[in-house]
Amino acid sequence: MSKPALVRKSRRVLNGAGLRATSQRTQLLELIRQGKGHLDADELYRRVREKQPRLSLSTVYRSLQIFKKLGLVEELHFDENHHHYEVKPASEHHHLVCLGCGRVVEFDSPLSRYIKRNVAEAKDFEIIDTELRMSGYCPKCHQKRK
Amino acid sequence: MSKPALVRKSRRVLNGAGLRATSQRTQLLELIRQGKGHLDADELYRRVREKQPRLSLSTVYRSLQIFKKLGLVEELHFDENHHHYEVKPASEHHHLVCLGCGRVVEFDSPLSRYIKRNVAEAKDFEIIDTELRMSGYCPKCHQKRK
DNA sequence: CTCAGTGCAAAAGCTTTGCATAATA
DNA sequence: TATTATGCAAAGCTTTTGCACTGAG
Repeated sequence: MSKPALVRKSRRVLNGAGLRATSQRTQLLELIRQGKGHLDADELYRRVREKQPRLSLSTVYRSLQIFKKLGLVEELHFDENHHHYEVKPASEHHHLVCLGCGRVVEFDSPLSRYIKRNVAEAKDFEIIDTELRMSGYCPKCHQKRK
Repeated sequence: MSKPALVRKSRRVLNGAGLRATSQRTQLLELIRQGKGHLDADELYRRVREKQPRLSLSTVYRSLQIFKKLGLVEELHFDENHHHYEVKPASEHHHLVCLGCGRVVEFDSPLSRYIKRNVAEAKDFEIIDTELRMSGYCPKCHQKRK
Protein backbone atom coordinates (compact mmCIF):
# COMPACT_ATOMS: atom_id res chain seq x y z
CA MET A 1 0.00 0.00 0.00
CA SER A 2 1.43 3.39 -0.95
CA LYS A 3 2.02 6.06 1.62
CA PRO A 4 -0.83 8.43 0.77
CA ALA A 5 -3.20 5.49 0.72
CA LEU A 6 -2.14 4.61 4.25
CA VAL A 7 -2.75 8.12 5.41
CA ARG A 8 -6.13 8.14 3.76
CA LYS A 9 -7.05 4.89 5.36
CA SER A 10 -6.00 6.05 8.81
CA ARG A 11 -8.02 9.18 8.37
CA ARG A 12 -11.06 7.26 7.33
CA VAL A 13 -10.87 4.90 10.27
CA LEU A 14 -10.20 7.61 12.82
CA ASN A 15 -12.81 10.02 11.57
CA GLY A 16 -15.25 7.20 11.27
CA ALA A 17 -14.93 6.72 15.01
CA GLY A 18 -15.42 10.42 15.69
CA LEU A 19 -11.73 10.95 16.32
CA ARG A 20 -9.28 13.34 14.77
CA ALA A 21 -6.58 12.27 12.38
CA THR A 22 -3.66 14.18 13.83
CA SER A 23 -0.17 14.01 12.42
CA GLN A 24 0.97 12.13 15.52
CA ARG A 25 -1.61 9.40 15.13
CA THR A 26 -1.04 9.10 11.43
CA GLN A 27 2.71 8.75 11.80
CA LEU A 28 2.41 6.26 14.59
CA LEU A 29 0.04 4.09 12.63
CA GLU A 30 2.26 4.30 9.60
CA LEU A 31 5.30 3.25 11.60
CA ILE A 32 3.52 0.34 13.19
CA ARG A 33 2.36 -0.81 9.80
CA GLN A 34 5.77 -0.56 8.18
CA GLY A 35 7.77 -1.68 11.18
CA LYS A 36 8.45 -5.31 10.60
CA GLY A 37 9.39 -5.91 14.19
CA HIS A 38 7.09 -5.77 17.15
CA LEU A 39 7.52 -2.31 18.48
CA ASP A 40 7.14 -1.11 22.03
CA ALA A 41 6.01 2.35 23.10
CA ASP A 42 9.51 3.65 23.65
CA GLU A 43 10.77 2.46 20.29
CA LEU A 44 7.86 4.16 18.58
CA TYR A 45 8.49 7.30 20.57
CA ARG A 46 12.13 7.45 19.50
CA ARG A 47 11.37 6.77 15.86
CA VAL A 48 8.56 9.26 15.45
CA ARG A 49 10.61 11.89 17.28
CA GLU A 50 13.15 11.82 14.48
CA LYS A 51 10.53 13.52 12.36
CA GLN A 52 8.47 15.19 15.06
CA PRO A 53 10.81 16.13 17.89
CA ARG A 54 8.04 17.54 20.04
CA LEU A 55 6.10 14.31 20.28
CA SER A 56 5.50 13.21 23.84
CA LEU A 57 5.44 9.71 25.27
CA SER A 58 1.96 10.26 26.66
CA THR A 59 0.68 10.77 23.16
CA VAL A 60 2.24 7.49 22.13
CA TYR A 61 0.53 5.67 24.96
CA ARG A 62 -2.78 7.41 24.42
CA SER A 63 -2.68 6.66 20.73
CA LEU A 64 -1.84 3.02 21.27
CA GLN A 65 -4.83 2.63 23.55
CA ILE A 66 -7.05 4.14 20.93
CA PHE A 67 -5.66 1.95 18.17
CA LYS A 68 -6.19 -1.06 20.34
CA LYS A 69 -9.80 -0.17 21.00
CA LEU A 70 -10.43 0.47 17.33
CA GLY A 71 -8.94 -2.91 16.54
CA LEU A 72 -6.16 -1.41 14.45
CA VAL A 73 -3.28 -2.82 16.42
CA GLU A 74 -2.73 -5.76 18.69
CA GLU A 75 -0.97 -5.69 22.02
CA LEU A 76 1.46 -8.53 22.56
CA HIS A 77 2.76 -9.84 25.85
CA PHE A 78 6.22 -11.23 25.59
CA ASP A 79 8.31 -12.21 28.55
CA GLU A 80 9.01 -8.70 29.66
CA ASN A 81 7.51 -5.95 31.70
CA HIS A 82 6.24 -3.91 28.84
CA HIS A 83 4.01 -4.42 25.85
CA HIS A 84 4.70 -4.70 22.16
CA TYR A 85 2.41 -3.69 19.34
CA GLU A 86 1.80 -4.71 15.78
CA VAL A 87 -0.89 -4.10 13.21
CA LYS A 88 -3.81 -6.40 13.59
CA PRO A 89 -3.16 -8.94 10.90
CA ALA A 90 -5.89 -10.03 8.57
CA SER A 91 -4.70 -13.58 8.95
CA GLU A 92 -4.01 -14.73 12.46
CA HIS A 93 -0.40 -15.46 13.24
CA HIS A 94 1.59 -16.24 16.32
CA HIS A 95 5.00 -15.70 17.87
CA LEU A 96 8.06 -17.71 18.63
CA VAL A 97 10.60 -15.93 20.82
CA CYS A 98 14.23 -16.94 21.22
CA LEU A 99 15.22 -16.94 24.87
CA GLY A 100 18.82 -16.46 23.85
CA CYS A 101 18.87 -13.52 21.45
CA GLY A 102 15.31 -12.25 21.71
CA ARG A 103 14.60 -12.73 18.05
CA VAL A 104 10.90 -13.04 17.26
CA VAL A 105 9.70 -15.30 14.48
CA GLU A 106 6.12 -15.27 13.31
CA PHE A 107 4.30 -18.37 12.38
CA ASP A 108 0.84 -19.38 11.43
CA SER A 109 -0.93 -22.56 12.25
CA PRO A 110 -4.30 -23.57 10.94
CA LEU A 111 -4.61 -25.78 14.00
CA SER A 112 -5.02 -22.75 16.21
CA ARG A 113 -8.34 -22.13 14.52
CA TYR A 114 -9.49 -25.60 15.45
CA ILE A 115 -8.48 -25.05 19.04
CA LYS A 116 -10.39 -21.81 19.05
CA ARG A 117 -13.52 -23.43 17.78
CA ASN A 118 -13.24 -26.34 20.18
CA VAL A 119 -12.68 -24.13 23.17
CA ALA A 120 -15.46 -21.75 22.25
CA GLU A 121 -17.83 -24.65 22.08
CA ALA A 122 -16.60 -26.51 25.14
CA LYS A 123 -16.58 -23.47 27.41
CA ASP A 124 -19.43 -21.60 25.80
CA PHE A 125 -17.30 -18.49 25.35
CA GLU A 126 -17.41 -15.92 22.59
CA ILE A 127 -13.75 -15.80 21.72
CA ILE A 128 -12.38 -12.45 20.60
CA ASP A 129 -8.66 -12.98 20.57
CA THR A 130 -6.11 -15.77 20.52
CA GLU A 131 -2.52 -15.25 21.53
CA LEU A 132 -0.15 -18.17 21.12
CA ARG A 133 3.39 -17.57 22.20
CA MET A 134 6.14 -20.14 22.24
CA SER A 135 9.63 -19.62 23.52
CA GLY A 136 12.80 -21.58 23.15
CA TYR A 137 16.16 -21.43 21.45
CA CYS A 138 16.89 -20.65 17.83
CA PRO A 139 19.47 -22.78 16.00
CA LYS A 140 22.33 -20.36 16.74
CA CYS A 141 21.59 -19.96 20.43
CA HIS A 142 20.92 -23.65 20.70
CA GLN A 143 24.49 -24.26 19.59
CA LYS A 144 25.96 -21.76 22.01
CA ARG A 145 24.30 -23.39 24.98
CA LYS A 146 26.31 -26.57 24.61
CA MET B 1 -0.57 -34.18 48.85
CA SER B 2 -0.58 -33.55 52.60
CA LYS B 3 0.92 -30.43 54.04
CA PRO B 4 4.10 -31.87 55.59
CA ALA B 5 4.77 -33.65 52.33
CA LEU B 6 4.62 -30.34 50.50
CA VAL B 7 7.08 -28.83 52.90
CA ARG B 8 9.38 -31.77 52.50
CA LYS B 9 9.19 -31.54 48.76
CA SER B 10 9.93 -27.84 48.69
CA ARG B 11 12.88 -28.41 50.95
CA ARG B 12 14.23 -31.13 48.77
CA VAL B 13 13.96 -29.07 45.61
CA LEU B 14 15.43 -25.93 47.15
CA ASN B 15 18.29 -27.65 48.93
CA GLY B 16 18.96 -29.70 45.86
CA ALA B 17 19.69 -26.45 44.04
CA GLY B 18 21.98 -25.25 46.81
CA LEU B 19 19.35 -22.85 48.14
CA ARG B 20 17.91 -22.52 51.61
CA ALA B 21 14.40 -23.57 52.49
CA THR B 22 13.30 -20.53 54.45
CA SER B 23 9.86 -20.22 55.95
CA GLN B 24 9.06 -17.46 53.47
CA ARG B 25 9.86 -19.60 50.46
CA THR B 26 8.07 -22.60 51.85
CA GLN B 27 4.90 -20.67 52.57
CA LEU B 28 4.92 -18.97 49.21
CA LEU B 29 5.30 -22.24 47.37
CA GLU B 30 2.57 -23.79 49.45
CA LEU B 31 0.21 -20.94 48.69
CA ILE B 32 0.89 -21.04 44.98
CA ARG B 33 0.27 -24.76 44.97
CA GLN B 34 -2.98 -24.54 46.89
CA GLY B 35 -4.20 -21.31 45.36
CA LYS B 36 -6.59 -22.33 42.67
CA GLY B 37 -6.48 -18.94 41.03
CA HIS B 38 -3.58 -17.42 39.26
CA LEU B 39 -1.95 -15.26 41.85
CA ASP B 40 0.04 -12.11 41.38
CA ALA B 41 2.87 -10.91 43.59
CA ASP B 42 0.73 -8.56 45.60
CA GLU B 43 -1.94 -11.15 46.29
CA LEU B 44 0.72 -13.57 47.52
CA TYR B 45 2.23 -10.84 49.64
CA ARG B 46 -1.06 -10.08 51.34
CA ARG B 47 -1.91 -13.70 51.94
CA VAL B 48 1.42 -14.76 53.38
CA ARG B 49 1.47 -11.67 55.57
CA GLU B 50 -1.57 -12.94 57.42
CA LYS B 51 0.70 -15.58 58.89
CA GLN B 52 4.04 -13.78 58.65
CA PRO B 53 3.41 -10.08 59.08
CA ARG B 54 7.04 -9.14 58.56
CA LEU B 55 7.29 -10.55 55.07
CA SER B 56 8.43 -8.01 52.52
CA LEU B 57 7.35 -7.61 48.94
CA SER B 58 10.95 -7.84 47.78
CA THR B 59 11.13 -11.32 49.16
CA VAL B 60 8.03 -12.26 47.23
CA TYR B 61 9.54 -11.02 44.01
CA ARG B 62 12.91 -12.58 44.68
CA SER B 63 11.31 -15.90 45.52
CA LEU B 64 9.16 -15.89 42.42
CA GLN B 65 12.21 -15.36 40.25
CA ILE B 66 13.89 -18.29 41.90
CA PHE B 67 10.87 -20.54 41.54
CA LYS B 68 10.66 -19.59 37.92
CA LYS B 69 14.29 -20.46 37.30
CA LEU B 70 13.91 -23.77 39.08
CA GLY B 71 10.90 -24.54 36.96
CA LEU B 72 8.58 -24.73 39.94
CA VAL B 73 6.17 -22.06 38.84
CA GLU B 74 5.13 -20.52 35.59
CA GLU B 75 4.77 -16.85 34.86
CA LEU B 76 1.63 -15.92 32.98
CA HIS B 77 1.02 -12.81 30.95
CA PHE B 78 -2.58 -11.80 30.95
CA ASP B 79 -3.81 -8.51 29.64
CA GLU B 80 -2.52 -6.41 32.47
CA ASN B 81 0.63 -4.69 33.55
CA HIS B 82 1.71 -7.29 36.03
CA HIS B 83 2.39 -11.01 36.05
CA HIS B 84 0.52 -13.94 37.45
CA TYR B 85 1.97 -17.16 38.73
CA GLU B 86 0.89 -20.75 39.06
CA VAL B 87 2.60 -24.04 39.75
CA LYS B 88 4.12 -25.55 36.70
CA PRO B 89 1.60 -28.19 35.76
CA ALA B 90 2.66 -31.68 34.86
CA SER B 91 0.23 -31.60 31.99
CA GLU B 92 0.26 -28.51 29.86
CA HIS B 93 -2.83 -26.37 30.03
CA HIS B 94 -3.86 -23.00 28.77
CA HIS B 95 -5.99 -20.02 29.69
CA LEU B 96 -9.21 -18.44 28.62
CA VAL B 97 -9.84 -15.00 30.09
CA CYS B 98 -13.19 -13.25 30.21
CA LEU B 99 -12.86 -9.64 29.10
CA GLY B 100 -15.99 -8.78 31.04
CA CYS B 101 -15.48 -10.19 34.53
CA GLY B 102 -11.85 -11.27 34.41
CA ARG B 103 -12.64 -14.87 35.19
CA VAL B 104 -9.93 -17.29 34.08
CA VAL B 105 -10.82 -20.73 32.84
CA GLU B 106 -8.19 -23.35 32.20
CA PHE B 107 -8.36 -25.69 29.31
CA ASP B 108 -6.23 -28.30 27.73
CA SER B 109 -5.90 -29.10 24.09
CA PRO B 110 -3.95 -31.97 22.66
CA LEU B 111 -3.72 -29.97 19.47
CA SER B 112 -1.30 -27.55 21.09
CA ARG B 113 1.22 -30.36 21.24
CA TYR B 114 0.93 -30.86 17.51
CA ILE B 115 1.45 -27.19 16.90
CA LYS B 116 4.50 -27.29 19.10
CA ARG B 117 6.00 -30.16 17.19
CA ASN B 118 5.21 -28.62 13.83
CA VAL B 119 6.68 -25.28 14.73
CA ALA B 120 9.80 -26.78 16.28
CA GLU B 121 10.40 -28.65 13.07
CA ALA B 122 9.50 -25.87 10.66
CA LYS B 123 11.56 -23.21 12.42
CA ASP B 124 14.29 -25.46 13.75
CA PHE B 125 13.78 -24.17 17.29
CA GLU B 126 14.16 -26.03 20.54
CA ILE B 127 10.87 -25.11 22.17
CA ILE B 128 10.88 -24.69 25.93
CA ASP B 129 7.52 -23.19 26.68
CA THR B 130 4.12 -22.72 25.08
CA GLU B 131 1.66 -20.13 26.27
CA LEU B 132 -1.74 -20.09 24.67
CA ARG B 133 -4.11 -17.43 25.89
CA MET B 134 -7.54 -16.74 24.51
CA SER B 135 -9.82 -13.95 25.56
CA GLY B 136 -13.45 -13.28 25.00
CA TYR B 137 -16.75 -13.20 26.83
CA CYS B 138 -18.17 -15.81 29.16
CA PRO B 139 -21.85 -16.72 28.86
CA LYS B 140 -22.91 -14.26 31.58
CA CYS B 141 -20.97 -11.31 30.23
CA HIS B 142 -21.98 -12.21 26.72
CA GLN B 143 -25.62 -11.74 27.77
CA LYS B 144 -24.95 -8.42 29.47
CA ARG B 145 -23.37 -6.96 26.35
CA LYS B 146 -26.61 -7.11 24.41
C1' DC C 1 30.12 -19.88 62.53
C1' DT C 2 29.24 -18.46 57.69
C1' DC C 3 27.16 -16.86 54.15
C1' DA C 4 22.65 -16.95 51.78
C1' DG C 5 18.35 -14.67 52.51
C1' DT C 6 15.50 -11.04 54.51
C1' DG C 7 13.43 -6.47 55.53
C1' DC C 8 13.46 -1.83 54.70
C1' DA C 9 13.89 2.09 52.03
C1' DA C 10 15.05 3.98 47.97
C1' DA C 11 15.35 3.70 43.00
C1' DA C 12 14.06 2.27 38.52
C1' DG C 13 11.07 1.13 34.78
C1' DC C 14 6.65 1.54 32.35
C1' DT C 15 2.22 3.70 32.06
C1' DT C 16 -1.42 7.00 33.32
C1' DT C 17 -3.36 11.52 34.47
C1' DG C 18 -4.29 16.75 35.20
C1' DC C 19 -4.11 20.87 33.16
C1' DA C 20 -3.08 24.71 30.11
C1' DT C 21 -2.07 25.19 25.18
C1' DA C 22 -2.40 24.00 20.30
C1' DA C 23 -4.69 22.03 16.33
C1' DT C 24 -8.53 19.74 13.88
C1' DA C 25 -13.15 19.40 11.95
C1' DT D 1 -15.16 28.44 16.69
C1' DA D 2 -15.94 24.40 19.56
C1' DT D 3 -13.93 20.68 21.10
C1' DT D 4 -10.58 17.20 20.80
C1' DA D 5 -5.76 16.10 21.21
C1' DT D 6 -1.19 17.35 22.67
C1' DG D 7 2.90 18.41 25.62
C1' DC D 8 4.69 18.76 29.94
C1' DA D 9 5.22 17.54 34.53
C1' DA D 10 3.83 14.93 38.14
C1' DA D 11 1.95 10.83 40.03
C1' DG D 12 0.97 5.73 40.10
C1' DC D 13 2.09 0.92 39.85
C1' DT D 14 4.89 -2.93 39.52
C1' DT D 15 9.37 -4.61 40.01
C1' DT D 16 14.38 -4.26 41.24
C1' DT D 17 18.39 -3.12 44.06
C1' DG D 18 21.70 -1.73 48.04
C1' DC D 19 22.80 -2.56 52.53
C1' DA D 20 22.87 -3.94 57.29
C1' DC D 21 20.84 -7.52 59.95
C1' DT D 22 18.98 -12.31 60.60
C1' DG D 23 18.71 -17.13 60.41
C1' DA D 24 19.45 -21.72 57.97
C1' DG D 25 22.78 -25.22 57.30
